Amino acid sequence: MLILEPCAPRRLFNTHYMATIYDVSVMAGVSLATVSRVMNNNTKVSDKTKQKVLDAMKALGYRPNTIAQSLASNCSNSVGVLVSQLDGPFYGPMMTEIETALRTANKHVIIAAGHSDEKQEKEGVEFLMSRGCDALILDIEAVSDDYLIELSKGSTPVVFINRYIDAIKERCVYLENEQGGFMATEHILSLGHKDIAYISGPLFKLDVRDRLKGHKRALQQYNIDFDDTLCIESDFKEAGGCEAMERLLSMNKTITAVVCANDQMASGAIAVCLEHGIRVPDDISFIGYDNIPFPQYISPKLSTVSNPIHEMGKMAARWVLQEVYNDKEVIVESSFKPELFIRSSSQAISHD
Amino acid sequence: MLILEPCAPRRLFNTHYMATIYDVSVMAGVSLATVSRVMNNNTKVSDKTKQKVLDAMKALGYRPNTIAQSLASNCSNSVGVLVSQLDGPFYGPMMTEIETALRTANKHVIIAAGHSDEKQEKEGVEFLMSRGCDALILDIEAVSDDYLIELSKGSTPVVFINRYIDAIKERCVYLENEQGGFMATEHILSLGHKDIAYISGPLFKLDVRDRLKGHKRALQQYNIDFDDTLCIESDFKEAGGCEAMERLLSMNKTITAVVCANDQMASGAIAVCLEHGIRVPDDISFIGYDNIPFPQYISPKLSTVSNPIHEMGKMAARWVLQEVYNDKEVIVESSFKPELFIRSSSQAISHD
DNA sequence: TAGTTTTATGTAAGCGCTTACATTAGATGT
DNA sequence: ACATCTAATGTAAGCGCTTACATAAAACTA
Repeated sequence: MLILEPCAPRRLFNTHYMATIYDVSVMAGVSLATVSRVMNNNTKVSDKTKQKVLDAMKALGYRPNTIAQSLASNCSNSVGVLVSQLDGPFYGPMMTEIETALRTANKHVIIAAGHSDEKQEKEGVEFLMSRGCDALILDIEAVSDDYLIELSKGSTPVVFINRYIDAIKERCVYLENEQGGFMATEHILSLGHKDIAYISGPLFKLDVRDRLKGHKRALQQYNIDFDDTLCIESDFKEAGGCEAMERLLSMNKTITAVVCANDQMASGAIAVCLEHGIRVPDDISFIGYDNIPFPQYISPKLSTVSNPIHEMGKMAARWVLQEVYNDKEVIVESSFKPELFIRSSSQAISHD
Repeated sequence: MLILEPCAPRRLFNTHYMATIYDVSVMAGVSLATVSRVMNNNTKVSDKTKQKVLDAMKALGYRPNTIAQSLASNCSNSVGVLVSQLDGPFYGPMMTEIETALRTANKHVIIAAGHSDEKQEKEGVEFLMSRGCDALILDIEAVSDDYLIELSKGSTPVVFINRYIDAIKERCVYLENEQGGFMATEHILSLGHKDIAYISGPLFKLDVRDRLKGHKRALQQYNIDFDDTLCIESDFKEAGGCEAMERLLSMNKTITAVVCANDQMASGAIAVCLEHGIRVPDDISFIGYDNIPFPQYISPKLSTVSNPIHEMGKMAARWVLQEVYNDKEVIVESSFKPELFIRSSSQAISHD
């Protein structure tokens, strides 16, 4: 495990000689230190000297070797991002925000995927740490709270997205999922629905359990019993939603509304209904969760609850900028509130 | 531009002291070189010594400092990936494959986004190069062919996804877009449609032009004139598809089929039709392009042409493994053929 | 003007590794 | 037992930077 693969020699028919700081210093007629100073801009250098150095840099097409900079300064200017999956409608927007925020500050983003597997997630963390990341942004779900608490005691600053752990709450950027779950179901209840099915995500995930908890709280508030048989655990994917809906339909129970733990499953479930000739929302109302772009452009447009994942990515990046790179300007918020988006997949129950 | 931001000192209340190769060598009672040898596994070390070293490593919780390794070996074990956007249904799957392939070989992935802007794309390249990437995987569209040809003469190996440049074709991993465009339209034509609209992507992109070219070739083969007014340039997004469809409908021309340059626009366009009470495919048939997951789960299921972007990502990663890291085992394919997926959004024209 | 402070620049010691080359120990031959 | 060769290990010079400290030059002070 510690044995690394041999690093293949780079067979470089190197046309472009890479100028080093030494070349610049010779050309400018100054010392290495002075060149370094003008690069880092942190020590006074006379204007005249600075200009000589800049000219030499330009003439040589000099680019600092960031590897060497990292080694010498013990700061790699890179931030590791570990997420569960790289694909899906989530991590793209999140990565976009992270990359934008960090690159603006001249930091690099190194990515890894944990695939919702404890071993892989831990490996990913190790991987990023040994790469000398100055900080880690983690959006993972298979490892334990204790592991993360332990991790956050280490020397590499870590921030967590989509996870709330009380002991380290100042490092958590999260959505209030219970509240979102409540809002979604409350919307459906407020429309008069009483026969409500629930398509859940994988229950080993905390956010999934929170959404379900919110759902139950809403039901309780309306004095409606939670029917366990109408609650199906699925996988957050479209196909899973299809399957779950088929199961629900085959039960031959009265269902006037389906609350789904995410938009992807909702979309699959709706497609199944339409194929069966069931009208949405006339026969069955639907509400999703996450407010991903796609279902806003299908018919019927999906009602949902927002999950501002990109905002959370941005916040995590800001946290890093603030905590690690001493950026004073940023403002970091850690808790995000879901918002209800009522579109055309849900309507008041028709008492025919 | 060369002036870098100061690298903030890392304020480390460093609990965990990071053992170095020196500590290991002392503990094992051997020289630095020997420790390095057992790490790199490239020079014979006696079993006895090797065991002593491994024991010391384990006892100290040693992790090699990859930054130092990179500097000393001139090999960073990291590959830069620059794409246009990080979000959207494309880059996720592509990144997933790249990350998986490279991490299996113990390489790192550093990402950057170019946002389809020439300046940003060039900056991204510079950024990744100065980060000491051993190779670059580029999926960008705003820079010129000449720039890329020049780039590929440099010392950092580069491979291009989604782009075909004859002069450097051995470094291009691409989809035969003209052929795909042809297939999509030919499918529609074979169903008897004659009044066909086309919703195109941004025409500054080569792949978009190729798809359109294929469309025209198919029309020609069926002796149907290409109607310029029925061809709308849009932006590859759902909302763009909606807008384009509204424009088409407002023309009050006969349209029995719409060929879309991607699935996202097709989905938007279909949603607009359904809202207008136009039946799909009964009144208008649709075909998309890309075969992204989502439209397979809406009603009607979208007919489309595949764009195996994840396969292309995997191939690009393999190319790097082969060319840069001397992996002999991999097989690299560079040209991908689109495939037709007939689902329920297209049907034979009804002569009512 | 000599003495003192300030400012600009240079010197050189690392950062934690790799690797060419030098050295030593062990094996082999006579 | 002694020279010869091979295999295992050690020595030390970097990789391209940063930065504490030393020094020289310039600007004050009295």
